[in-house]
Amino acid sequence: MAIPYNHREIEEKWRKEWEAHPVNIDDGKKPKYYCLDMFPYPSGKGLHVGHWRGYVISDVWSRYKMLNGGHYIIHPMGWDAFGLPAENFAIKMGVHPAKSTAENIANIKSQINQIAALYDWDMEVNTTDPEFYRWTQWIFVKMFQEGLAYEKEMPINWCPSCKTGLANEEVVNGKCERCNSDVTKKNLKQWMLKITKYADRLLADLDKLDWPEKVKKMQADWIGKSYGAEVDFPVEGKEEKITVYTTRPDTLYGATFMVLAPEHAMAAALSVPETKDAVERYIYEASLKSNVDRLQDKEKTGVFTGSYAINPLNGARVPIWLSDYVLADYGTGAIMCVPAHDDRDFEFAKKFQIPIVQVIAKDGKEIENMTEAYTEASGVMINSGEWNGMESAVLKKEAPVMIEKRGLGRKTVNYKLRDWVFSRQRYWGEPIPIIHCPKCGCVPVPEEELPLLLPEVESYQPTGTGESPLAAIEEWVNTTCPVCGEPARRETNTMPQWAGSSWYFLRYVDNKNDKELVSREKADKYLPVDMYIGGVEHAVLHLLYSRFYTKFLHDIGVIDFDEPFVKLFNQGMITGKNGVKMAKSKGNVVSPDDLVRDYGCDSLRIYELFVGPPELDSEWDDRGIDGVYRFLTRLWKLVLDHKDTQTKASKEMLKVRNRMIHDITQRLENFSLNTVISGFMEYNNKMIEMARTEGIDRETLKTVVVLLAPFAPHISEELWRALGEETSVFHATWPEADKEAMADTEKEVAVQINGKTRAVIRIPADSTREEAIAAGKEALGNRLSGNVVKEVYVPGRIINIVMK
RNA sequence: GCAGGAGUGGCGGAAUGGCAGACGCAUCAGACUCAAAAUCUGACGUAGGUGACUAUGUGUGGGUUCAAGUCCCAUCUCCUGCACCA
Repeated sequence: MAIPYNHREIEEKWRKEWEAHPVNIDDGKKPKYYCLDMFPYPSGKGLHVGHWRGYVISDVWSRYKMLNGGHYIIHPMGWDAFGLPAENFAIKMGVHPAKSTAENIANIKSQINQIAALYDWDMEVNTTDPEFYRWTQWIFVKMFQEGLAYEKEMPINWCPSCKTGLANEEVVNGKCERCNSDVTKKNLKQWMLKITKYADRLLADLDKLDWPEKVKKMQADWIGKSYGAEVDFPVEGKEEKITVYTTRPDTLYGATFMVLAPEHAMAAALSVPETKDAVERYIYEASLKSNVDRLQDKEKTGVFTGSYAINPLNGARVPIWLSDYVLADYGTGAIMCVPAHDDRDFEFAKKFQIPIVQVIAKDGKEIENMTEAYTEASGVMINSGEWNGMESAVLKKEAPVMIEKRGLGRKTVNYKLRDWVFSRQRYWGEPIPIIHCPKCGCVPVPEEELPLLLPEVESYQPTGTGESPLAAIEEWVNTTCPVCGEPARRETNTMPQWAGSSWYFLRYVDNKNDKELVSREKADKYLPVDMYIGGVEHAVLHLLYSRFYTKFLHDIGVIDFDEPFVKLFNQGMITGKNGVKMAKSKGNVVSPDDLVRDYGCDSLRIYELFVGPPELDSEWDDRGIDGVYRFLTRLWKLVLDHKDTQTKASKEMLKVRNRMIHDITQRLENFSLNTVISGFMEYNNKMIEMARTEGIDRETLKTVVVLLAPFAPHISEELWRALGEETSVFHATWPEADKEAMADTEKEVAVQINGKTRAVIRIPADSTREEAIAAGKEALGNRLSGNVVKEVYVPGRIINIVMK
């Protein structure tokens, strides 16, 4: 009788052994494989079972790559430690964020170590470490020098609760991504990053990424490329022209009015004495509205300016209106309105009784009593002068060129992507390394003076005025200009949390380099990331920013690749009962600590995968872990009871062994990790059954132990040694399935009449169609009455006799 | 509104167009035990039958096919993303 499975003892034993003799070693000859987790924010709350799942998935994949292919695995971990929670904690408790962050890191690190992943802590990085953010600042300086970082005063998204400006990507449905407060607009002088310069490459290069289609599509939609034309409309009685952007230049003849955003530079100037008050009031009221108000307005509002523009194509006089359904920062902030062929224009025209002119025939004719806009670009042009009779779909493409030729406008491409608002009016972030000199303008802090350290402050409280708490430290703010030496002032805003996470993955492989961000030699050897694993919530934030940073660093020669993450996997969330997100406030947080103590790390690792498909959300239910524990116990007993067996593998056993190799490997390659586990259970049951009847051989036992090693490293290592091996199971080679040994000599075939199974027979695997059908008919016996219309034989699976 | 994904036992979930419900949880019965736990064996969609079995069954309604959870059309529900981008 074998000794019982004592998970605590063996897990502790092997953990010590692996620490003393690491199994993942770079000998300079092995191929590298870089498997990365999205690094965590070191929150005070610690890890729950949902965090675990992502880390287990990446570790299983890493260990699999180590065994299958003999890779040296780069599997680092670090801390995304700037950000609001630590700062808010500082405000409340008066503890410096660096201190609380350090404590949280220590705590989470010990929790992460319970996973027994391959993390190489020598590579650890921390975004708040001056030796790290020195390079975050260095990248900013380079961007400034390349003209990609610029200062601009404009109305930006402002979170009144966080008291800071936000990037577009951080505003979700008009609310702050972090605290869910309604976002307002505030006019502020901001540092901006010209991510739009990369819009085209960010879009086009999505094609070369092995990423979930969903994420690629989200990024493509976010970049939002559209093709169209700008058309210049002269304004009656004025010198200036108003330029509109349209994707439907084919409908130019149908433009019966024009609408400008209330923030348009010419908006106020277009009023006439009779409309002056109303126009000014509308502009003022629009400025007070939050994004949410704007989005929630069900009915369109607007005001007529009193001025008219001239349709450059047909000379028609079109009234100019102001309305907040036109966005100031997309296109030109002004649109031509074709109510017959655009839903929004139609609604507006109906409300304000503006004429509607149809220019595309629907089903060959003009619509009487139009009740909704006809928005398809298909049909023949009507009421369109020289364009009459053309196909609108064709004209849509040709019109921009025609307009450009006639000097009325130009062909253009537009993007929804906006430049990245990069200033934050908060304390706990990287200081932006810029000095404002009255004479020389904006001057970057010289490279040799980086890092520009974040100074101590007395109050972390955000000021709410649009300045960060740093502005209050006179002795820090006042400095001298590095160019002319005259008195100058430091930039007091800090960077957003995304700054460090946009490039941290490069630093891991050379984290102690004090000369460069990363040496070219190490970058060439270890980068880019082969597999990136994390939640889908960063689809357009972190993942877009990282691609932008990588392309920039590529362009200035730091690295020679321009996409950071070759392959991406998004794991689903683990939720509490009924799909409710795990949160302290909901009281449904499941901590891994107790489960590890009671069932062991190996059991929890396996159960994390067994709860459901890794890419989908799964509800956590503690009870299921018993099944996993039983499985490991049964396997434990099987191996130890037969470790000294002299049995030779039967043909049947060879079949089982090779099929197990094949199934487990294939499911693993498909990332179907939940069915890998059910596969292990299935084969385990089969092996136990066979061990009882005919005995089991050592080679089969060794095979299952190697296959299980990436999932349950401790028990696998223990059983591996029990089977007489001297070196670690992680130095073994992943077995390969022998296709011939897998083959059946006999097949079980269902015999059906009209698609309903009436018998099951066993026939030789090499039976011909005729032999099989004959055997099937025999099995059916006297059920087989009536006219046989058709006989279907699917080799090795089905015989179907169709009768009338 | 637009786009994408999903709907299968009491539950989590399996099924290259080929015997639906693998694997696990829970439940029930049996063995072992003085007893319980653990372990082992078995049953476990629904309806009917003592029974081998029969019928029925993958959100709903149609269709294609010898054969549909899987493909096509329509429809309902839920989830995710985007949302006045002209």
